[in-house]
Amino acid sequence: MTEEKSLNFVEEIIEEDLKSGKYTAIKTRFPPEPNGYLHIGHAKSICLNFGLALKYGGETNLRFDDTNPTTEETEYVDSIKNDIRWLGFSWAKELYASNYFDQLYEFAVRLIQKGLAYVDDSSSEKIASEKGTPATPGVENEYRSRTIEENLRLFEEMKNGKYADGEKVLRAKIDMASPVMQMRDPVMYRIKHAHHHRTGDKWCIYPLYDFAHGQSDSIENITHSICTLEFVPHRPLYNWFIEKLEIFPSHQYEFARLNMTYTVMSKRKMLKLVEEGYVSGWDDPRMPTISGIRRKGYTPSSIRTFCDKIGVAKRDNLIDISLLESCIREELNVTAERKMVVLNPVKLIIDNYDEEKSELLETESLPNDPDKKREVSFSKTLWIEQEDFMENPVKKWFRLAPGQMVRLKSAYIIKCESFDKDENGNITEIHATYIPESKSGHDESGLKVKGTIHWVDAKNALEVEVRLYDRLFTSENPAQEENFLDFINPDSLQIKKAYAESGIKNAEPGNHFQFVRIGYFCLDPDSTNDNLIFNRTATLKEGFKVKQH
RNA sequence: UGUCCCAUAGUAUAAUGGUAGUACGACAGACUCUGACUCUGUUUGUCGAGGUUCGAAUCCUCGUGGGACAACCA
Repeated sequence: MTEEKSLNFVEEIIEEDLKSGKYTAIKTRFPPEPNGYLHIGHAKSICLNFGLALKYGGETNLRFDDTNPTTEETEYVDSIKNDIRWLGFSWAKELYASNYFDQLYEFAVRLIQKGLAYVDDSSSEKIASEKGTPATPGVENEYRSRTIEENLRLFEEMKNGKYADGEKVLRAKIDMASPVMQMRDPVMYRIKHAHHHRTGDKWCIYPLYDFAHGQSDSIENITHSICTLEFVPHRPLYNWFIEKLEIFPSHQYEFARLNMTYTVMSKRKMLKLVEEGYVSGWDDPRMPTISGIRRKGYTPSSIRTFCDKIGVAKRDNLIDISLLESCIREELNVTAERKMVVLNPVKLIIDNYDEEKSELLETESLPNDPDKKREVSFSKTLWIEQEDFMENPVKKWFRLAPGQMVRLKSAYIIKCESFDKDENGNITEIHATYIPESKSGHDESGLKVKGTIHWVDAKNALEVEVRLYDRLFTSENPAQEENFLDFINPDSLQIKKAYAESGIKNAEPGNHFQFVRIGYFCLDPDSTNDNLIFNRTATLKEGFKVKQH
C-alpha cells in the first residue's frame, strides 16, 4: 500500500488544467540569468520545473535570461548548464532570451502602432521621480503624448544607434496612477552600446526583464511559468503584454523562495563572502552554491530528496539546515564505504602484543552489505582518538579509562592498564593489554563491553589532510542581521592532519566515505598523490555528549 | 497613509466543509563490534474576534502579525 503523496499548489493547478482540457501537455522552463552561480535555492526551482514536466509528461526548456549585456557572461552559462546536468536533469531546448531580440523588437513596434508604447527622453532620475511612490500616484510627462509616427521613428533611431546610452527609453503606456507600481508605464527598452555575449554588436538597445520574460514564455508556449514570490507584482504586467500583443497566454505562478538557517542566499552577500576572502571561492564547501555543496560531498540525489521534502508553498520560510544534512546522511549511510581514521591521535600501546607481530583483520566496509569487506592491519602500536580516553570518566562512559575495557573495532577487546602524561598534563601514551580470545568474528572470551572505538595501525598509518567544515554563520538568520559579516563563524573550517588506515590511498575523486564514528567525507579535488585531502560532508549524529567538564 | 501575497507543533509541510497527520529537530528508552543506523515512546500546533453551517484549519467579514512593490537589474 503506497500512500498517495499530497500535491503542492502548483501540481493542483496543473492537474486541474490537464483535467479540464485547458492543456493536453505542460511545458515549463528554468530561466537563469547568466550572471552568477547557481545555489541551493535555484536547485529548488530546478527540481520544481523539471520535476513537474517529468511527472506530467511535459518538457522543460533551459532559457538564459540574457537581456543585460553588461553583466552576463558565457562562463556562467557553462557553469549553470553543468550544475543542472549534475543535478540530474536534461532540458528539451537550450534557449536564450537573446534569440528573440528580433521578435521582441517587432512586438515593441506593434505596441507603438497600437498607441501603447512611447519613447521617453527623460533621465532615469526624472522617470523615477515621476513614477511616484507606492502610496502616491505618478504623473504623466510631455513625451507620453507623442504621436505614433514620431514614436516609430524615434524607436527605430534608437535601434540604429543614433542616441547615447540613457538618452531615451521606450515605455509602455499604461497608467501612471496605477496602485501597482509595475504598471506605471514601465520601461521596455533601454539603450546600451554594449557587446552582448551572444548577439555581439548587433544591438544597442536591449529589452528589460518585463518585456522579455513573458514574451519568451509565450514564444516557447510555456504553459506554466513558475517563479518566486518577488515577481507577484509583475504578473499584471506579464498578462498585459500578452493580452495586448495577442500572443500565446502563458501563465505565471509564484512560490516562496528557499531560505535556510545559518546561510545567506543572496547573490550580493555571497559575492561579498568570496571577494572579501571569507571563503576560498564560489565552490568553497561552506557556500550554498551547487558547486560548493557538491565539493562538500553532497550527491545530486540527496539534493533532489531535500527539494522534495521542503515542499512548495507561498509562505516565507526558513528551512532548518539539519533537514539538508539528514538527507545526505540518509543516503551516505547505505552507500559510503567505511574507513577508520583518527583525527586527534594519541598513542595506544598493547603491552602484551609482540613487537614484531602484525596481522590483517577483516572488517566490513558496508554494514548492510556483507560482501563488501576489506582488511586492515593491526600491530602493537595504534593511534586512537584522544576523545576516546578519559582519565576520570563521567557516568555512563563506555570508552577507555584506567582499568576499563573496550572493543577495538574489528579487532580485540583491550583493557587500559596505565597512561603517561607530559608536563602540561596532556595524555601522551596509553598502555593496554589485549585479550587474544576476543578477536572479532572468533570471540571466545565471553566478555561483554559497552564501547567500541576505532583505531589505526601506527605502523602503516597514512597521514591525510581533513577539512572539517561547519556552518559559516553563528546566526540562524544572518541575512536578517544588521551586518551579516559580524556573524561569521570563526571555526567554520578546521584543517588538520589525521591518520588513516592505509587502504584509503586508493581513494578517487567522487568517492564518499564514512570515517567510522566520525562522519562522512569525500576526496577534495585539491588532493595530490602525496597529500590526500578529505572534506567533511556531514558529521554523524552525536548520540552521547560529555556533560560540562 | 495605495496595491498585492501570506498565516497549522521549534522548523517545514498535509488535511480541498466531516478523527489535525507526516518529516526534520528535541527528549526518553530498546538494540548495537560505529553512543551511528534501526525501532519504540514523549513533547509541542490551526494568529484573534465575529459570522455562515448540523459541523470550520478550510468559506465570509473585520482586525492583528509577517512579507513584497517606488532599478534604464533579473
